[in-house]
Amino acid sequence: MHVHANTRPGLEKCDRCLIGHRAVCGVADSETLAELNKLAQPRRYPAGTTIIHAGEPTPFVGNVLTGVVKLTKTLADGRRQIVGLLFASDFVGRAFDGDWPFAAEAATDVALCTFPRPEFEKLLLSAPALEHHLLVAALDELDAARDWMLLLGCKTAEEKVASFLLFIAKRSARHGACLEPQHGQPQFELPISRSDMAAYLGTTVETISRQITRLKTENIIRLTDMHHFIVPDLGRLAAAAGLD
Amino acid sequence: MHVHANTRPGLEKCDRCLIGHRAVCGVADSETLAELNKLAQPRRYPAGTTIIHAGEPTPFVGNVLTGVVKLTKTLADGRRQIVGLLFASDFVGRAFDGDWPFAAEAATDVALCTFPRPEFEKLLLSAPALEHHLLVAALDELDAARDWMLLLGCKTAEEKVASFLLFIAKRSARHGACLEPQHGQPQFELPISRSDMAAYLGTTVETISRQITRLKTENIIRLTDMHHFIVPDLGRLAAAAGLD
DNA sequence: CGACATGTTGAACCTCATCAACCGACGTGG
DNA sequence: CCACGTCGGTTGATGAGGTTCAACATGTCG
Repeated sequence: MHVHANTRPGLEKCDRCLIGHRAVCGVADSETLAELNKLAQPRRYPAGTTIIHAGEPTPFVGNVLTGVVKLTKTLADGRRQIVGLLFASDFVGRAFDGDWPFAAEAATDVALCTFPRPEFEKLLLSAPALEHHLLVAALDELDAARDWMLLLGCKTAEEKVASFLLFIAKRSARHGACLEPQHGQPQFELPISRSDMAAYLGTTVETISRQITRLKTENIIRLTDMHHFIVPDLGRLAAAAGLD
Repeated sequence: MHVHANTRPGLEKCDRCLIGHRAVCGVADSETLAELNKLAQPRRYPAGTTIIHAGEPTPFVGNVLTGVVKLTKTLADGRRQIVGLLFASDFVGRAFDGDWPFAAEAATDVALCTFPRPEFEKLLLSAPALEHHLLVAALDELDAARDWMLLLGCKTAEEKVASFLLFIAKRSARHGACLEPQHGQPQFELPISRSDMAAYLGTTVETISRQITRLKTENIIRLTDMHHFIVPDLGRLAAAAGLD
């Protein structure tokens, strides 16, 4: 059987998939990959829409192809915290035993490559390499969550904002996603709104705005437009973020 | 070969282990269990000592037998955040690919049942059930970490303290660890110091103290001594914690 | 063009961190 | 035995950082 028999239109075929080597599929043997390919189903979400509601078992799992997904928790009175951001190749949804205790929303326009949860779980049992990949991914996410606990519990507003910008910058560099250099400096994209930044950093839009202008006046960053910034000296940004 | 040949004095034999059914060993088949038993090595740490230092690969992994382990992250200037608490049967250390990015310290006197990391990892490859258990455990810890992000990012000081007490109460109930009832109410143990509570909740000892007395004057809790409390009405405590 | 979303800036208020004094328990040594 | 220091915890006074409320600017879309 041909491996790509069931690929849907609109979704890159697995062998052309831009994120395949980073996603779960990257560790699947050819047989498992064929199986995954049969199950794969693309989904698209405009910015602002909900992907998975809180409290229900997740209907599907999958990988982010493009865009940014935010995981949010909300208190009874409406206070809201973003507890995770998922980028291209990150895994969405929880396999096994799980109510999904938070909402997943599209922070930008989002494309996913999804698999029905029951079938995916069945496949996991016969493919330890997949499960191993998920374990490592979960441990990495756990580390990231704990870094964020340090930020939320200890850091000042300026350090929080600087930490976020540093996080974006490092991540972009790692993924080769910096835009064309301006004046010799690489340019990074702020993929989410100020209010999402505030919800992620445990603060308010006003504080975000003030601290960004402060970092500007300190010449630690420069904004080319609302959603792109330049970092002349990553060391100074790291210092502003509270790292030694 | 007899399964308990290598059990060290001072450590319960696996088949008598109090936490076995909850720990990794609980899901091992008899062959794997025999292997684990050979590798098992008990360790004890007095309160306040460091179990694993930050930044180095963990020399061993294992389960908490008794006591409480705190995972801490520290900023360059000394600000400190507890990013996780581990209780009996919780898993300590990171298998695979990992620098351990935080310190593990004994918050109380602690007893561990440990396995050398390389051997444990080897065993994992041949025992998918073990790895599956670790995945589920990691996902649960991730959920807990995210709950804590909501707490650190959104909640007021009183809600933080109430949330912590509720967390302890629920956990104790689930593990049947409530002490003898006083005046018909179950009594819960506060296993850690105020300063550890502060580091866990992203606040200060003074605030912890004030909020505890406030909860007392509101009759939401009662203290029998410094480290034991009673909750007349769990619903009111939950409300004080910000849950509807 | 007006309506709306998104972001910035200003002023007032408030929660909580900080600094300090104090208390009781405990252990040590004279 | 008591004096002493230390440690963990409580309480009080003060001030700063950040939230809140409000006005304003900008950009986008019908």
